[in-house]
Amino acid sequence: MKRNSTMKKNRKLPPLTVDSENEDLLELYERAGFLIRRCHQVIEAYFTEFCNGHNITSVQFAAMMILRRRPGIDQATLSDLVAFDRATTGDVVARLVRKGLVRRRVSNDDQRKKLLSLTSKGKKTLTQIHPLVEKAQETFLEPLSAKDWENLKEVLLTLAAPDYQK
Amino acid sequence: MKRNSTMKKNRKLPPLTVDSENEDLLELYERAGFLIRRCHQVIEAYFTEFCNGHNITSVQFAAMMILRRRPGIDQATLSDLVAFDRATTGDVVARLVRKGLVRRRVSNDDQRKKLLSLTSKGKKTLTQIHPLVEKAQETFLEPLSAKDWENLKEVLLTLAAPDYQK
DNA sequence: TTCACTTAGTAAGTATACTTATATTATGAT
DNA sequence: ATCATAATATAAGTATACTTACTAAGTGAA
Repeated sequence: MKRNSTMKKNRKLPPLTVDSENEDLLELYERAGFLIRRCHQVIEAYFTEFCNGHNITSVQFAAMMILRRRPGIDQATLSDLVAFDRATTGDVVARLVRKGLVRRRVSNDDQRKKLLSLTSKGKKTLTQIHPLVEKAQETFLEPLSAKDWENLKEVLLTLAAPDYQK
Repeated sequence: MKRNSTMKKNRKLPPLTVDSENEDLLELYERAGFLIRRCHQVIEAYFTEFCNGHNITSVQFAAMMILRRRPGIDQATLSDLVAFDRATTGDVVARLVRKGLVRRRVSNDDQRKKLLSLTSKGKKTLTQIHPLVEKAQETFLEPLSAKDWENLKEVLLTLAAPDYQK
């Protein structure tokens, strides 16, 4: 089998082939959990590809997006707003602090709390990355029409936060 | 603030509240990556809750679903069919082997390959778990109509495997 | 047949993403 | 003021989910 050089190098995204020879596997491929995991894997690969060189993950991006709007919140509040458990949030924040993107200090009012905010480097990085993340999303959504994406967004938001009604 | 006992115990799923006080965070909450990650988190929580006591993860379930239909495949083929990278597949299979659910042996034809199949215990476990996984999915999809889910399935399959056309 | 190339699997490293347990700090009823 | 209770954050443990680097084993053209 002939193969060109682009076929072997740097396979970031494990492929998924669904065709007539695989139809008996639709019992897995059409499960909600499988589809969502796979979509997560695909969009993560685009995020990594487009933000390559910035050394930021999508999870770190999400935390920074919250901190930009809510400077000075503590870790527990960040956990709630970004929907990670507290242990994960602690780890993610520690990495952002280590990279100099987030500042963390103990609250005067409550010694248990650690208050968070973006550093100027963090703000700058977020500004730089934003359009790249936008491109990654556009690439991911490319197979869909604008209306398809509007519908999908609505449905996923319902599943993600069932209590929310616009 | 008054709170009853059910509010603190065993918070498996970090909550996500989207309301009028959070509208400035929709710039994150309406991103494809965030929505998909959150949905993944929600359906994982249901999977864990419904399969509680069986000591099987959704990833292990997926691998076993493939092995039921393709007994005797090697790990690389399993990787391709379930869309995990090979290192992850190796780890997942090792855990299934350790639990006695999967058998792994070196191929006679090709000494590099390790051929996989479900043990009888694996088959039995899969049969027991299947209806629980079904219930977890139904619970997750409960906010949607049957037609909504049909549409969603179609759209997610397009995003997950863009080359596939029914 | 030999040797470049490829493939299968593992190892080590990083980053989520959860669990339970623990230390520290704050609160609130008595 | 005291003491049970609760909240914040971390620690340790497990399971994905990827990366690069490596060993072992097969392939194929000169």
